[in-house]
Amino acid sequence: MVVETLSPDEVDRLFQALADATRRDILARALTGEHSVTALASRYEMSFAAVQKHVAVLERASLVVKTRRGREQLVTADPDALAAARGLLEQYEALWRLRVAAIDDLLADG
Amino acid sequence: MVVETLSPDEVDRLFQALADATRRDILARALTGEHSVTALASRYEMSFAAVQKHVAVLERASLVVKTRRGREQLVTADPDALAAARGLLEQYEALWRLRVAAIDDLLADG
DNA sequence: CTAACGTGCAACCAAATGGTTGTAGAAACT
DNA sequence: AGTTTCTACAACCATTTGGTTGCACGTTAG
Repeated sequence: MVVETLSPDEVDRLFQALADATRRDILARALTGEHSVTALASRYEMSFAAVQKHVAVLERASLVVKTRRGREQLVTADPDALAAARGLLEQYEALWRLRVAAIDDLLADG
Repeated sequence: MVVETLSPDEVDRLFQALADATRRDILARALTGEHSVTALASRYEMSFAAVQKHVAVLERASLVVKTRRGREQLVTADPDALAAARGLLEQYEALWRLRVAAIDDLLADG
């Protein structure tokens, strides 16, 4: 899929979803394989409902997708959103390089 | 400076700080030049105190640094934290590539 | 010296977050 | 058919977040 242009709200949800250690751990598991919500929940010292909410946050951020297999719901990562986030940070770094270049020019001219 | 290893809490603060459009805008300005807190505040439709809090959040995430110049406080970006965040996302993408490679191997062997 | 400016901080408020327990429905096993 | 498993969701609670106003303090300008 092509890299989409994200609205500010989507970027908010993206970084918000990444701002929690449990969710980053769930994301890492979802990146390496398919796991049901219960399988994921068994890994953490919190209730099933809490893990379910974390998965929902990752889903709203488009970082993971759920697909039904019988009575369980398989959570898998969508690397596109991840790439979008990385792309945003690269844009910020490009801004920084612009500034450094401008300062260099000033020093060279002076 | 060398890329540091970040604690989970530091990563939380990093992504949390990036999860707000106003803060991302402040960061973009801080990346391209030095601005006092009042100068930044004049750009947004909210109180000075609100902008001051946003700058404090960016500061706790090590994304910006404040340096005194007379009675004003100049906000400048620290690109190291930005690079750290991008590096983290690259690690997640590396996980994804591992998974893709494993699936490819399965298909090749089968 | 006095006034104005830039900042920091506390108190307060509404809304969102991260957790809990409990209930209920759909799918699967016996 | 009945029971268990997996998931979803509501209600509730404490804490955090994002905003406000007001006040105090150091620094600069007149």
